[in-house]
Amino acid sequence: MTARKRKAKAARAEPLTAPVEDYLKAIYAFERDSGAAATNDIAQHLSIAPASVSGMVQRLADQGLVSYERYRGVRLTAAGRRAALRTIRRHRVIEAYLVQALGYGWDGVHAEAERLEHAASDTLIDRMAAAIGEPVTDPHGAPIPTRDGTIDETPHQSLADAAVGTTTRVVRVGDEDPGMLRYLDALGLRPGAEVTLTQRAPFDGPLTLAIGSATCQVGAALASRVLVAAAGDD
Amino acid sequence: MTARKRKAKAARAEPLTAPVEDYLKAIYAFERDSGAAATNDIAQHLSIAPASVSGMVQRLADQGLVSYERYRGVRLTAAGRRAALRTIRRHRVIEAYLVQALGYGWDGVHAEAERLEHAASDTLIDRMAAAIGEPVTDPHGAPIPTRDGTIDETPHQSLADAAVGTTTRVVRVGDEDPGMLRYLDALGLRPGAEVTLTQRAPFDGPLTLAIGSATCQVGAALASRVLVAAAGDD
DNA sequence: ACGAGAATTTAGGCTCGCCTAACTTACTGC
DNA sequence: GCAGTAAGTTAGGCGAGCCTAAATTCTCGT
Ligand SMILES: [Mn+2]
Ligand SMILES: [Mn+2]
Ligand SMILES: [Mn+2]
Ligand SMILES: [Mn+2]
Repeated sequence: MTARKRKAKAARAEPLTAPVEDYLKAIYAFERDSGAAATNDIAQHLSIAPASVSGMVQRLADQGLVSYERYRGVRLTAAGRRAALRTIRRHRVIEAYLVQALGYGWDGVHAEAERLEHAASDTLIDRMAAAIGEPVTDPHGAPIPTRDGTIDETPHQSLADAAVGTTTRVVRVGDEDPGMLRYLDALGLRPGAEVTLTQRAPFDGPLTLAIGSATCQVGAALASRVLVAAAGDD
Repeated sequence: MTARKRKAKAARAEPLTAPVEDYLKAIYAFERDSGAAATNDIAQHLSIAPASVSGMVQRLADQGLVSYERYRGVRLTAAGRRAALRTIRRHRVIEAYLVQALGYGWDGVHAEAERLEHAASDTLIDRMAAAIGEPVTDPHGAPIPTRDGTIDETPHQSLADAAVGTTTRVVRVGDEDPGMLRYLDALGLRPGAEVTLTQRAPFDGPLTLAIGSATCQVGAALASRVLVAAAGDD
């Protein structure tokens, strides 16, 4: 019987550490599309050992940022969600600013934002956002939460799941792998682009796409990282 | 007899931590104008207990960033100086960028830069510098080291030491106290401004200054934070 | 030359975040 | 229902940076 009673929900005023902010972002994302964040998923996403995640998750629970039931995964509390969205806003505003104001390519901003998101003040984020006209999405098409933590989380279909013969519009792409981003850019698979899925090989085989006047084939793994909406949608 | 033999000068490739970078900056400044950095000075500058400085300084020595003789103060090695100047460049480029590109006041940039200097990549710093025309000084008049670590360290006279009756040009002001910066700004004591010292009260009393058509009195402590050059100098 | 007081270091402890190894719980297929 | 496996947790440790209290060493003034 180790420390069993925790003093959960202590009133936090101190700023969160960078690791804590990164955990909250990861938990937010897994919870959004799996209902709860699994220890192993978090570990893999952050490139740390699962045991380390167990430890951190308990500390997050002590701080009232997360609700946690042993072996059952973890969910953000209201405070945790607020903190996660704040960090996500920072990350995406920074990405957008680097591209629009400083000439970064969309493949180079993620790593930079991953560090700056923990160091920038709210004032700086607001000034960056204002300087580029209050962007609504980041360079990869991800929605930017508002200052007060509102975010448009409409789920999107992946290009991998589109029906053969349909034309869709790219809404958003994965932003973590710079090599993939360069490749997507070369193919013209950018947010806003119209893509027609002309063919799908069986057994998770490659998809044949028509983008503008060009044609290409991509693997199912790549296609799953491209989110699309019906071509006519706003 | 604790760990006496240290493995000094291990080849460092890993990035330095934020605390380490802040120590190196502080040591650089004290060494520049006192020959060596004293434990207590570093401690006070960083708002840390002197004992903590002793510990860190030994770690810095182990990393080959500093040469250290017990009870005798600390000096930067070539590697340490390189790292310090890199951080100083980052700090000052960031300050200049925030003022010139994002509309910050000169009293608000120091705290922001103090954090961002540890998170920004070299690429970001270069892009910022390019975006505002490769500035040579920061908003407080401090010289910005070049990419390759060259810096103009010409020592300047303080306004507190100027001769009565002389007219001087403000070169640089202290940048850490936002309140002082707002006051200096109100007085017109900005880099580039011409100031005539018209009177000095005895016993470290207030100085009477003429700035443009205005006149004011300032304490010796404030005047010592304002560095000046002969009015005609480049 | 020497003792007081200032400066510095050492000793011992703490938290955070990470690790590996070993154990426990949950899930799955039969 | 039950064993085997995957997922998760606990145990025990480590380094970085910080702290306070207790030495130690240096510096000065006389
Ligand atoms: Mn991050
Ligand atoms: Mn992004
Ligand atoms: Mn700093
Ligand atoms: Mn400055």
